[in-house]
Amino acid sequence: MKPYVLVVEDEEAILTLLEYNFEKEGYEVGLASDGEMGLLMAKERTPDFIVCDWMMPKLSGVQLCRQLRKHPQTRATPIIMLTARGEETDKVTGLDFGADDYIVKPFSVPELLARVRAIMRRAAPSLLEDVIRHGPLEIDIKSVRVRHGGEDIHLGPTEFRLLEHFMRSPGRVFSREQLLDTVWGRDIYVEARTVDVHIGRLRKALKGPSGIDPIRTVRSAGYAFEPSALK
Amino acid sequence: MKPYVLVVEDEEAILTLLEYNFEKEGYEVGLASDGEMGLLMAKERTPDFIVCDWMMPKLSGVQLCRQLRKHPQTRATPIIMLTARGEETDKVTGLDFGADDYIVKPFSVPELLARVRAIMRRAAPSLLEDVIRHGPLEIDIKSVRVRHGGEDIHLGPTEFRLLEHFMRSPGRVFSREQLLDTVWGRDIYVEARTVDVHIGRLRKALKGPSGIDPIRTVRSAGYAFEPSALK
DNA sequence: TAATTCTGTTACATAGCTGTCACGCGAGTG
DNA sequence: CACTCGCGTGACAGCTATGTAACAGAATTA
Repeated sequence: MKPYVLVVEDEEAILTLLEYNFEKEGYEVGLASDGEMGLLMAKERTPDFIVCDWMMPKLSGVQLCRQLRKHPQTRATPIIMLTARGEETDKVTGLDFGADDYIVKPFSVPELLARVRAIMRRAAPSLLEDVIRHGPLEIDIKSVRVRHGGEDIHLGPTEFRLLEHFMRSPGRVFSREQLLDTVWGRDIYVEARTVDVHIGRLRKALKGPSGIDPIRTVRSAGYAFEPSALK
Repeated sequence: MKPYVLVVEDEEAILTLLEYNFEKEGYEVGLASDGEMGLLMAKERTPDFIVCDWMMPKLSGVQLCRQLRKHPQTRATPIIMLTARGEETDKVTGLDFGADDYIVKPFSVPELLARVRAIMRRAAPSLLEDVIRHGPLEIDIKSVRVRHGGEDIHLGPTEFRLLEHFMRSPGRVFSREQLLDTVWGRDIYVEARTVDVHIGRLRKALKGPSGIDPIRTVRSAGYAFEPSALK
């Protein structure tokens, strides 16, 4: 799963800037243009990280922080506050309203990214990982490798992406159409049954070392990855 | 059953955008390109939710709202209105024509989805749940699985949908015809007694681990799911 | 360019589901 | 108590969805 960062900011220019840069860094980005919206979105889907402006309409950064800290879901979510120069009161610099860090506008994007990474590393190191593991099965996205125990498993590109997608959402059932959309691409047209063939190939490759099949067929619905089958 | 959302909008680009995103979120989507068609489709199959444009040919958003509110079937259906910037008159912002919320174009898709979910949670919370539980019995929609205690119960597709439908409305009695409509589908024609057979199969599957039968037969009326029988 | 690997399709065999029916039973009814 | 009607169930024939092997191109790699 990509880390999900929520940006709450009323200046559209900054919103766009941050959206672009975070996406480029591999984050999934949610945007909110005021504090109220930000709170709603944060409750909706708990972000791994929040960047929010100090002064905002409807609900200020401080108020937003307070609200977020009230809810158990978002109590521990890291927050970086953006403040304009001159707003650096003791309140801000002391971070005594619940934020984890602050940065003064205008800020340099690399600096912001660096701070985000620093805090993320502390708060949720697993999200920065390129390796997903379920039991003895592990897939390394960056170096394009799959292993079972110590043994390397060779997969074709498509099977690799398929497995990656499954391992990111263990247990969940995906229809052939969904798999085609996400693994093959939205505008590729291939026969739905082709998915079956690749599932078969993936199974065969995984069965080699483990002897076990972690992929569950759900008749008339699709396929799912079952980590429990691996143990 | 997936929630059914009806999108009424004359701009094709937005229609496509929303269709894609709602489907990805697991909604079933109906599309209408003008108000008249929207009204027709809403009467045809009552949506769980309506997103409609403010300015549309034939029947504007407001008129559509009014019409929908006249019919008992759609009186309570939540509606979100899409408006262009600058159209935010008091009428819109006050929502005094029967809509539940509005959002200004151009809007962010996650924001729209967040609002939809927020309203759905209020109006039909059970439709958003992925996991429904009654006592030791638990059905997971996204993972397509049923468990009793920790034990997996295998069901065929039809029995699964049947159980899902029952568990969403515990205690309520459904006639065979109602079950055929919702579980099998409107335009499928099957013998009514077929329902009995599937009820039987479902019972058999559930009885395996629990030894108990949560389905109550209501003579000459239909069947109902009784959570109390499980404890 | 040749060799190798990977992909998408198709065809075919099957396992798993479905919808019906028929038969028998038990609950209301008169 | 006999009768009728509705329901539970086992059997089954017909389908449908899935697993797989085979194959011809396409894409990569050497």
